[in-house]
Amino acid sequence: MLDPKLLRDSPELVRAAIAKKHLDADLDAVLAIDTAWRAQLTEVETLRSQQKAANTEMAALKKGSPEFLAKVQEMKAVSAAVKAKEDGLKEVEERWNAAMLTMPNLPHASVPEGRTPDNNVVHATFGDPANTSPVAQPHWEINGFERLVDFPRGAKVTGAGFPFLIGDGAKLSRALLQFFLDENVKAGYTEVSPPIFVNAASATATGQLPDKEGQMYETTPDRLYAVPTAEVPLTNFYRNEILDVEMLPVCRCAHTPCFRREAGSYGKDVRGLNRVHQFDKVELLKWVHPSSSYDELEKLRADAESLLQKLELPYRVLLMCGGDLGFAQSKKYDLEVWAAGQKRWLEVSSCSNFETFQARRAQIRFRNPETGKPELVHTMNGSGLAVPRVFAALLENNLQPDGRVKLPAALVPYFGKEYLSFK
RNA sequence: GGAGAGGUGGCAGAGUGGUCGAUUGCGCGUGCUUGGAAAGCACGUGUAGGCGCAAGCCUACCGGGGGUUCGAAUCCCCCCCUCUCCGCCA
Repeated sequence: MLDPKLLRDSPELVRAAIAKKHLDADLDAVLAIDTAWRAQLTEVETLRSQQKAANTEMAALKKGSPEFLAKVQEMKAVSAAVKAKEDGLKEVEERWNAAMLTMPNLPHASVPEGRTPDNNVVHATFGDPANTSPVAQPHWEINGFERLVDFPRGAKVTGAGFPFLIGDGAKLSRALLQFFLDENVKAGYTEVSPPIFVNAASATATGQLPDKEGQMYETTPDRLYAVPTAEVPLTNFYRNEILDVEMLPVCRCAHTPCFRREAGSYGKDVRGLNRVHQFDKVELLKWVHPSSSYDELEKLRADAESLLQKLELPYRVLLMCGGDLGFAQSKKYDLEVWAAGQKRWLEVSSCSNFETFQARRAQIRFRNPETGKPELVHTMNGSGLAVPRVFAALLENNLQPDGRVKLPAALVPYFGKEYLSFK
């Protein structure tokens, strides 16, 4: 959600943002609704004011006196008018809200121009894709893969895209999670184990509702949503709260399974572990003071990157262009790991600054010590990291001629042995 | 799941239809007092929205939503949450 005042005072900034993100939002329609809403609000408030004045007057009158009864009659008309106008106002307010939700967040000045993913800027590349396994294969074709990751059984038990992890597969997943969490805690994030179902209010605050409803699994009869990312419960932790400025920045990390319906995405890009309906992920999240927001984003990205570095996986950092930025983000980096068997980059982390966009919806503020007034915090998050694609990259990049997978030194203490076996 | 009791400002806690955005106490802030402090005294102390150059004015908010009424913190309905007891249970 954008600041309504920004819309009124600087519509040109919003217009530029819409253009830079290559969106279709109709700013003029929103401005028209805003004007109408304010006009209606004034009308209702004037009537309410009359009611309150009459109320004070009537309190002083003797109940049942002719003056009193006359006033009652008089105010009946006002009461009816208030009801009618309030109904109208409520209707306009709903349209106003819906309209405001179509206004995207402003991209940061450092976001490059561009319409499609091809226009994303390669910000940095680490490691050498050429320096990976000479016998690399797509992970789903590796001999014995199905003994570690069982898709058919998962499909039988639950549905497509819900694989079982077995033996060294389950163990590698657990080792990665543990490694990620430990490293993140060392980097200063407090570990949190959040609920993995959230209510509609939480899903709305972080932007999954109303428009991305179909991407979440919803439970009946309680209408709870399985989290698509730990970002949702984590961000909502402080919903409707005013934080002490001394607390900032608050840095947290959490492991949750993530559930995504991903309706309609099929094809070669989603083979194997590339895209599944349930996967494990560790999320990094910060609530920060607006003044340090972009420094904190760089740190968050560096923290996520250090995980890939310790796993000795080649990766690149993309700075997303305006058109590929996303509706709610001000700036976003994607980390993509090299998968030597598929010969392609796989996104394993997306580090975004939302500035006040989420904080306004979720009403997360801090008290400015200078003014004593509450102000919105900035929120940002990034994966640190998503497990299945890192899992896939490890299998593909580190495949040995003997059919085993050599694990990076940093992971050995967690995995308990140097080689993963498909037996 | 069943029965009962509750949910009011930072906290405690009044308020059962009108002058209540809300008594009071604590806390907090400013000032007076003091050698300094405490105590005492005085004043102040929520959030959001609209209008206005501003000073300021207006409106809303007593867990959430609806209703009754000229008028709702107060009455009615639905929902959520907390506590106590019972049941069930890892």
